[in-house]
Amino acid sequence: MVAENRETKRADATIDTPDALGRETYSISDLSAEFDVTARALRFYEDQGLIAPERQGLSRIYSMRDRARLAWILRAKRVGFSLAEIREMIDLYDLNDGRNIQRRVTIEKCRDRIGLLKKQRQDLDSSITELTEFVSMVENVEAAEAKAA
Amino acid sequence: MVAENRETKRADATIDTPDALGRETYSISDLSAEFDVTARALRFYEDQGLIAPERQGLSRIYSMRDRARLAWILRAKRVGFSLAEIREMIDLYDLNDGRNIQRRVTIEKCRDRIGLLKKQRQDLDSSITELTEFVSMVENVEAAEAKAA
DNA sequence: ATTGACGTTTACGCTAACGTAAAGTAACAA
DNA sequence: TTGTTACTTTACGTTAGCGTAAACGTCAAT
Repeated sequence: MVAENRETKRADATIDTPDALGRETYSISDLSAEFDVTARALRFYEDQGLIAPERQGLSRIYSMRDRARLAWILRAKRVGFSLAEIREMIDLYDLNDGRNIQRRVTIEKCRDRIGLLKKQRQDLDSSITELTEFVSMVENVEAAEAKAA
Repeated sequence: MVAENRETKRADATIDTPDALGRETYSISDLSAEFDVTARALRFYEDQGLIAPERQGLSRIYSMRDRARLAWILRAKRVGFSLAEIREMIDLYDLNDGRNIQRRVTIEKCRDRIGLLKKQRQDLDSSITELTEFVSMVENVEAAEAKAA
C-alpha cells in the first residue's frame, strides 16, 4: 500500500518483534516481505484455518494480532510442527479462552509435545557439537598440511 | 533371523547406544525393530545412497558401522535435515576421509548449518517455555475453579 | 484510455518420504 | 509336501506444503 516501507527484510522476525513503524494493519505483501514467506503460503495458511485476516472487499487486511499469530505459526513450523498440529494448538488456546474443553486432554497433549521438544533439543545439541568438532577437525588437517608444505 | 531378541523396543536408540547383546551383524528387521522405523524406510535410505549394507544372497546384512550410521541418519532427520541434505553431509565426511575436496566449501557449508541449528535451538527453547507456561496456566485455572466450587 | 502494481480465485503440478500391494525367493518346521 | 516366516523386487499410491499459471478486479499514474 505505502510505496516505500522497505525496513530491511528479515527472516528472523518473531512474535517479540514489533513493527518498526508501529502500523496497525498490514497487506499480504507487507507480511510476506517481512517474514520472508510467499503470499501463496499466507493464503494457504488461511485455507487451513490458521489465520483469518479481515477483508476490505476481497483484499486481506492483517491486524497486529494477525501478525503476531503469523510469527507464532512460523516459529512453530521451524521447530517441526505440521500445519495441522499448529491448528490444533491454536484451537487449544482459543477453546481454553472459552474454557469449554476437557483440560486433562489438553494438558496431556501438551506434556507429550514438551517431551518431544526436549528430546529434539538433545538431538540438536548433539548435532551441533558433532558438526562443530567435524569443522575443527577439517581445519586441523588443513593446518597440518600447510606445515608439511 | 534369531527368533527372540526383543530387547525392549526403544525409539531413542542413538549412535552412543550399543547393542545390548553385542552382536556383529543385524537383519533389516532387527534394525527396524530397534530404531522403530519400517523396513521400507531402510530400503529407501539405501536407494537414496545413505547406507549400503552387505548382502548375503539378496538379504541385507547390516554391520555395526551400518547400525551406527543409521542412528546418525535418524538423529539428523529428527533435527530437520532432509534425506538429500543428510546424504550431502555423509559425502562430506567420506570425501574428507579421502581428502580430495575443497575444504573451504565444506567448512562453510557446515558453518551455515551450525548457524541454522543454533537458531532452531532458540526457537525450540521458546516453544518449550511457552508450552510449559500454557500448561501451568491451564492448571491454575483448574485449581481456581475447584476453589470456587 | 492504457499501463502497471497489487490484489483476488480456481485449479492443476510437483517433490519428499515413504505406504502399500503384488509377486516371487529361500530357509526352516510339521 | 505344505506351510509359515523372513526376506526380496517392482511399481503405483498418498500426504503435506506449497509453486505456478490462468484469468480476472481495482486503483493510481502516465
